[in-house]
Amino acid sequence: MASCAGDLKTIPERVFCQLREAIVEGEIPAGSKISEADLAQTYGISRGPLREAITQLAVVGLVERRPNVGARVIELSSEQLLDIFHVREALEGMAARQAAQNMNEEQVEYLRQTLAQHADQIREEGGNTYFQQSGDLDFHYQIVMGSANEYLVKLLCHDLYFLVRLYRYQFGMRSKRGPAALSEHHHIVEAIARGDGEMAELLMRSHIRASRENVERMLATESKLN
Amino acid sequence: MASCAGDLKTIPERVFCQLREAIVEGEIPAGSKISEADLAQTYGISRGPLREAITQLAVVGLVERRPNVGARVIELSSEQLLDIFHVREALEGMAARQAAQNMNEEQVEYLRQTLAQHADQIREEGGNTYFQQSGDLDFHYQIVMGSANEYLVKLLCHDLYFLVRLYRYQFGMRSKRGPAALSEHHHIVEAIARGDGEMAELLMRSHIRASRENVERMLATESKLN
DNA sequence: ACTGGGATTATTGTCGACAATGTAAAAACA
DNA sequence: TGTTTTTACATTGTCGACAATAATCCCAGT
Repeated sequence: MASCAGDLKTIPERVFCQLREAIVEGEIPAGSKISEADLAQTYGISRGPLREAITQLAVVGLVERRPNVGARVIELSSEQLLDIFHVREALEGMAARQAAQNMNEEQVEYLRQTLAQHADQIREEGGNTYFQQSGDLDFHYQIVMGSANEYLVKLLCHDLYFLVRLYRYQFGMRSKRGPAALSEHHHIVEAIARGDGEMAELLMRSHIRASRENVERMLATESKLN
Repeated sequence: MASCAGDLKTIPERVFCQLREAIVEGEIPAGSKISEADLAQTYGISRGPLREAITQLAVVGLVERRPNVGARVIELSSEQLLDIFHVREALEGMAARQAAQNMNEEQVEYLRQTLAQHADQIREEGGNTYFQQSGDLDFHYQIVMGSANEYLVKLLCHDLYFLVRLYRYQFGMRSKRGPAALSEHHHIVEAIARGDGEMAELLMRSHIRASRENVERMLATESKLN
């Protein structure tokens, strides 16, 4: 899952990708400071390009920057996390609707294959949720791509999904509703296959809502433990 | 409508705002090149901070940047424009839903006052659509703020609305459906006032869909004229 | 011992110069 | 004359040094 392809010609592009990956994977812990001098030395570059990379991270929302102070990796609050889920519900619902109108047979077939693999993974190793989650994002990713809506792709695939990965690391959450999610995925794909955009949107929204409610429950029980 | 407040301490922040305003107002024409040397001299700054500002513009999507070539102001295609409307439909629908749950009496009252002013403007000068459009964005802006959803606010108010302003300039479109839009705005506010999130979302989505279909018609007739 | 103020230090912000790349013009060849 | 190659130019990418701001520490005063 090397999300940093090699065709990144300029230093800011490359370092932005590397830093983003390091952040969402937890290598750079949440809330920790981004020292320009340190990182410049680490990557063997000057501070100029590095600052451009940090600027990008700030716009995307992965770091918070304060003038004359520096940048810190964001710490997602429960509220922010739920906010993101609401946005996902709206955006991915629309993505599913447009995917139902725009996806061709081949794309739908590939989607079905993805679900089949996903099913195998769950059957083999019900516990290990890493690949499961990876597969989950893969599914959502394909549908967004299938919407053929450039701006939607940018918002979801380029920005929001990295926040999702970050939260999964920061909160250390493993879904545990893999089978249920898989079944919902199947229904969504079938709605898309028969070109029923209205239904696809409805199902996608309810799928993400269920996921959000699951998170809300976990947050609630977690806060009781304090 | 000075959207560049004075509390911008660092040069990149300030120049980013100024450039963004210059772009959406058409001072820097669509498709034109962003010369680093020229702009640096114009603003009396070095190229370092300027590049950071351009980086921000690129992430937000107002300029397109190609390595070793430079940045150009984007030219919105019809497809991209419609893509944006679809995203608005999804996001602002969700915003209206959450606004219905979170807005207090005071905020709703202010919303009603805004609509009253808007009505006056239409009555006085049915032709001049500038203030009308400004008022339109003001209405949508308030609802997004009322959603109390941070991420939604960032996406819509900080990024997407500038694209909307840019398109209104680039396509030189004047709505002509002011009265109809105003009536729809009223219905939305009343749904919010009574806390009916479901209905508020439905009405907002149909409102934006109508606006999009209006644009589609204009694009269609325009393409026939060629 | 504790608080306030001032000097010190570390970090960010800004600048000008140099290197690398792409573009356009000019020259050489067919 | 048309095409290709080469050269020169303009523009972007990168770097190291300096300036400005904020955080830290030390010391004086009560």
